[in-house]
Amino acid sequence: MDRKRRIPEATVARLPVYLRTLLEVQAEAMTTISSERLAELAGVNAAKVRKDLSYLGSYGTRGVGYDVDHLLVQMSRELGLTRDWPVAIVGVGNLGAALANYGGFGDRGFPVAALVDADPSKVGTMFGGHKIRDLDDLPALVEELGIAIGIIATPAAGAQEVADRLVAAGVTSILNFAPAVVIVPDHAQLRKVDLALELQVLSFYGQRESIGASLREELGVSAESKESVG
Amino acid sequence: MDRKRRIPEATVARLPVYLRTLLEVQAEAMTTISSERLAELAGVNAAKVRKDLSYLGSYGTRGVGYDVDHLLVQMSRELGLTRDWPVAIVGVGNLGAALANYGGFGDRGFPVAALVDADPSKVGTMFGGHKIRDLDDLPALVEELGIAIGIIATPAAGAQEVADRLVAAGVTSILNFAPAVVIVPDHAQLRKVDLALELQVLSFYGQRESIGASLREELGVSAESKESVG
DNA sequence: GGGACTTTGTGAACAAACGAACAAGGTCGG
DNA sequence: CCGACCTTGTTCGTTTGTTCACAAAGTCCC
Repeated sequence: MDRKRRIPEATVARLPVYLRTLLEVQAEAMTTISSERLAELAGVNAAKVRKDLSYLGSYGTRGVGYDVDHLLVQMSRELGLTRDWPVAIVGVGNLGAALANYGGFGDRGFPVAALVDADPSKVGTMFGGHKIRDLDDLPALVEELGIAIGIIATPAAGAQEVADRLVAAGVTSILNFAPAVVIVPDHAQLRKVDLALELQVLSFYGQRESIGASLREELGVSAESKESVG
Repeated sequence: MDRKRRIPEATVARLPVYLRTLLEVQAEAMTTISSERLAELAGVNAAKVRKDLSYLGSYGTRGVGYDVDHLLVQMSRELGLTRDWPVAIVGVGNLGAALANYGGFGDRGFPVAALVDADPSKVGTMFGGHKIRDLDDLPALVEELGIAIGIIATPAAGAQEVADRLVAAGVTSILNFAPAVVIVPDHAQLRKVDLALELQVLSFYGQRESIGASLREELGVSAESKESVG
């Protein structure tokens, strides 16, 4: 396998799934796991698991499988999860507030360190233990709190400006929840979560399904299993 | 282009982005748009736009561009957005409650028609104008309200069972927010939204970035623009 | 009405991702 | 210490997706 270890994007996106799966396996006191079993639990193909893991290095033992603890250490290191990544949530509306309350972040090494909003009537008020700060404070927050990741939870109209300001303040990792196209410079990383898009894609396939269902019924075709991972 | 019109998955995932972009363009009273301009607004390559749109049929006019209204009609039809898709949210905890309140769904043709929870102390109480129903009521809800899409917003442990129950009740489109691998039969559609995963992917690239940044500085390489869409 | 100009639609080259298959390498019982 | 057995790591053909480049098709000005 590539000694340069340039890990393909598709693999990077699967590593967190393996990580979570391995944590569950570890909790059940299993010390070793085969690619076959891991594949089953992670809902992917076994060959893919082996190839993905091989990018991390050769940490398996032929005839035995992978050492769970060792794999977890390597994977955490590779994903950069050996440190905390303080997060700032920009936009404390419906969604932003929910994310701030969610709590699932801090557990996993992504503490919510700051809440930011552009609305002067919100700035200065408290929410979930944080005083809401102004957009203009971003550079200071990055400096003081070491904000590494910005979450955009504003309406679509404000998203691009928020992204620009985040980048200007030195935040190079951005997660966009706003239903808008956002462009960032090449040195920054942007990922998006788009609820409407997901529903519309489901709608697309759901529409065909009605045709497909009657067709399947006619032909007596049975359902094979299909997976996805959450 | 393929006359069978089997639209590639990657294209399906971009159609909602074009759709949203076209709605904005329409709001500005533009009647026609070129692939170049649409590509810019949607944050993709112009050739990709043309190829994607060609799967819908030949709706452009050479030398002119695409008729915005016409394209919107065709695209909505293809995405199955000419009807409403009633949604059931399963799991009225932090996230489920936020989604129920969000409101951005109903606007776009995905009305929240039911809230469901397995917790007996929640069942029967009101939330956001809905009486929370029991998981066992799912088949009845599908029958009465025509639930077409199920949103899983439960803790990880319950996700697979909820999915099974949704499918058993006849819901074949599922959006999973729970941080767990969920498997559905082949005739069902599953998509996932995984916040921890997104943050961990950002962490992966963020980690390299510190190395990359100093390197870039040394070499005096400037940033090219990069896009993603939300 | 003709020619310059614009923009689409698609063929073809390229790139990324996938999955089957298998040799290499290691375990473990006897 | 050997041979049967197991599981990894990797090669290879296939599929899917992206991008370039250009002919075809239309507009619009003169």
